[in-house]
Amino acid sequence: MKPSSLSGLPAGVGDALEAEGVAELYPPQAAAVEAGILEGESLVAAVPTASGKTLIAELAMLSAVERGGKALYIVPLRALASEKKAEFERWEDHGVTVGVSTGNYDSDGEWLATRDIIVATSEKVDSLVRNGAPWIDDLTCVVSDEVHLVDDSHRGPTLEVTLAKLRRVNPGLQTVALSATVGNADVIADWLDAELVESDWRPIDLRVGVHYGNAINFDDGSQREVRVDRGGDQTAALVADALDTEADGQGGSSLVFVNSRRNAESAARRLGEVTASRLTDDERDELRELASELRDVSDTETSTDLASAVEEGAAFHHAGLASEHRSLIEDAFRDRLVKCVCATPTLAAGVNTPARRVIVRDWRRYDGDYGGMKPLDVLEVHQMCGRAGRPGLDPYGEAVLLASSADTMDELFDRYIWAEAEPVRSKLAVEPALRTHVLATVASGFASTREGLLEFLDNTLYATQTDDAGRLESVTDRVLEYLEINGFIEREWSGNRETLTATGIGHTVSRLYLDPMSAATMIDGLREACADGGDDRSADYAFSGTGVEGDGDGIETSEGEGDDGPFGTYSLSDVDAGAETGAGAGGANGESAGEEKTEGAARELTPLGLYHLVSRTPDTYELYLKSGDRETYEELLYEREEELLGDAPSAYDDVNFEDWLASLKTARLLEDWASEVDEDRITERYGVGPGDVRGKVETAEWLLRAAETLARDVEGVDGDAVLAVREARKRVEYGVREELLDLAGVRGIGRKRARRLYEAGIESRVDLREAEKAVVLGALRGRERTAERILEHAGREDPSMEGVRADRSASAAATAGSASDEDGSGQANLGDFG
DNA sequence: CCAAACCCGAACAGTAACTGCGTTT
DNA sequence: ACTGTTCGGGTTTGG
Repeated sequence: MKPSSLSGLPAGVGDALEAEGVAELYPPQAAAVEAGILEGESLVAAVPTASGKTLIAELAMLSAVERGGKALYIVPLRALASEKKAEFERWEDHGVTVGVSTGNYDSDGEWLATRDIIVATSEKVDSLVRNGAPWIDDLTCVVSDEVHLVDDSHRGPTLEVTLAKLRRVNPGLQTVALSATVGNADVIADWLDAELVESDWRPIDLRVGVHYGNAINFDDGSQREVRVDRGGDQTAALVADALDTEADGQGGSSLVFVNSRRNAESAARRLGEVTASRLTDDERDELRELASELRDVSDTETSTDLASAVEEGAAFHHAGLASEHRSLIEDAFRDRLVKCVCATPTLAAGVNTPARRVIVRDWRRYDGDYGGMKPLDVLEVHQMCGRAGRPGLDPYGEAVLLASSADTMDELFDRYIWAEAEPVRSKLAVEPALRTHVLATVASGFASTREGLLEFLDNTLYATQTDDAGRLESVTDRVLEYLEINGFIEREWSGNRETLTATGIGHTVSRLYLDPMSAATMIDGLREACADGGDDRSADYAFSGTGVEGDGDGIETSEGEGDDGPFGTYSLSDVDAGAETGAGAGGANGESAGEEKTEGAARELTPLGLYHLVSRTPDTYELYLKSGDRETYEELLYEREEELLGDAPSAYDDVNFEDWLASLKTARLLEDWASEVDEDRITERYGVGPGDVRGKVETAEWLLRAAETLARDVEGVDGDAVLAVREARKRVEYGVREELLDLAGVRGIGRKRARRLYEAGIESRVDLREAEKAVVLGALRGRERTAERILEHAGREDPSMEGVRADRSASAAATAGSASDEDGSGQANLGDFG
């Protein structure tokens, strides 16, 4: 079937596809066309990765647009949203417009209603439905990418409910679901009233095998000798073998999947020995350049470790990396500059990074709930293997699992290679999932009675899969009760019908996309802070029945001395001291503006208290306590318990107390960030990567913004509290102390530059507009372009830096002894102005 | 002859990943 | 389960 022979597509699309090299549709694509996707038929396509799924979706969407409709493409990851958008934008030449919407990025100002194709994450779509985006009604085609993720216990229910809602709003909606090959694609097709196209066909051959001894044993019975030196390592031998085997004129790169971040890093370091010896001089130069870019991304150990691995031609990839790190690595790997990437599952399902050879080194991963090392799901291993083989570049792809014994080899064949992926099973019928979706369903008017709600839920995959309808009902009842008690919904009997309505707050919570439990936690905390009677706060904070309460009065004693131990030379009081002297030098009263703002409240609402509050909601992913942390944070808890909101659990209530401390740990990470503690210090102190810090900050930002809205809407929370929340939010957002908030709000000024400007006597936007340019330039390390941009953003009439000579004296004081920090990368340390 | 450097094995600790908001001050 | 790190004891090495 030739693309140009297809009817129903916008003019020129068929020819354009052929010009791209699509001479003939792949069999699954042809099957999809036969199933009627060009005429608006719904379809489930369960086919391997990289077998042309996206084109199936494109054909459906483009024909829908040609008929005057509008299409939505739902992706599981934000990174995929931008990737898909870029891909679809090639149709703009044919008059098809594309937009994206994710949590952190909306299409450039252009209102989505005017776009023909919209790409969004499932959560974003859910949120758009809740907020009543007008164009939702106009949709005629929806594509759900990686639909097998409905199986995911956290995010699956959202996808499931969202698809059900979209189909409910628009009964004629064409639904195209793209899935990996799973055990029960037919069930998904049933649920979506769709045709099913199922196939194992792949455009490039994929050979899967197990390496054991000195050879890979492939699934087709063939073998390939790959010798491992005595005491040598299988992975290294396989990576070397791939590199030494020229196919298309080059050796092949490898993607190695391992089960922990640490393993990824150490494997990359080791494999660097293999790749380094096979680099050309040009590659070495380019890699050095890439390494220096990587180092500039963030001033952390992770960053330098990554850079040094990359210099050898190997890299690691995991969620602890900053997103800039990740995309640099992904791009360089695609360009074949980086020869080998050692990754955690981030890369298995994420953006498209194929390799000639995939090595699944670890097939078990630690799982606390499971109580040890749990074998990976078949589906997950298949997804990893599916990354092997780059269409158009590699003649074939190879996926290799590693075995150290003949028994293991047999097990791997049985467990993964011959095995079919697990069936997809809905995870909807659990309280956390239903809590949020029941509220949203009621709030956005999809149901107004208990029966209506159950009827709506009957359209979900769960309902078509379960034979225990009572379970969904009983969980729903529990959830309704919870929502009523917390004031998010009202239940009223009129005659024999019970009506459900969302309260004002209920609506707000639904629109803010909060888990109702998070909202309840935040509301309680804020109310408590504002409640009359700050005096009996000790009552709230007594560690009820633990025997600890007696210490309540003497806790202050630990202040000042407690900081030294766990963190070596550094302590929070050091930061305070540093920043205060800093503020003093700047000639400002660096103290207590925060206190003034909150003095009307019944009790002081401090950033730490608020960070702790949002950190213990179910919407924040927990930071785990490591050994020794328990003592550290117990001590911190005693020192600062007056700042914390809500009732601390008893120290004998092990689980809850640990959670409380873990949230405190997260809270202090945020406080450190908002106090200008260096990124590398934070990563070191909390044992996380730069990517984790960014993630925590982002979450806190979002939740505090939501808290601010709640604080305004809810009874019993006063205006001072709103201000305190806002300030705490802005401080994490910019990562600065209070006195820098004004400066850091200017585009182009981050936490480091703000501090330097401040130390140079430029303390506000107004100062920026009026200060001597020489001083500004000096504070910005003589970077003229940067200085001009900043002045422009600050609204200065004449931002030009032409002919201005930097006044170094201004910044000299602030940067004493760090002459080497002239690279403009903005890596000032707190220590620099101590 | 003694102390510092070095080496080895045992004991121990730690363990993947993802998305969510709203325009006002 | 597995790996990387730490720690302690014993050995080697250098002055």
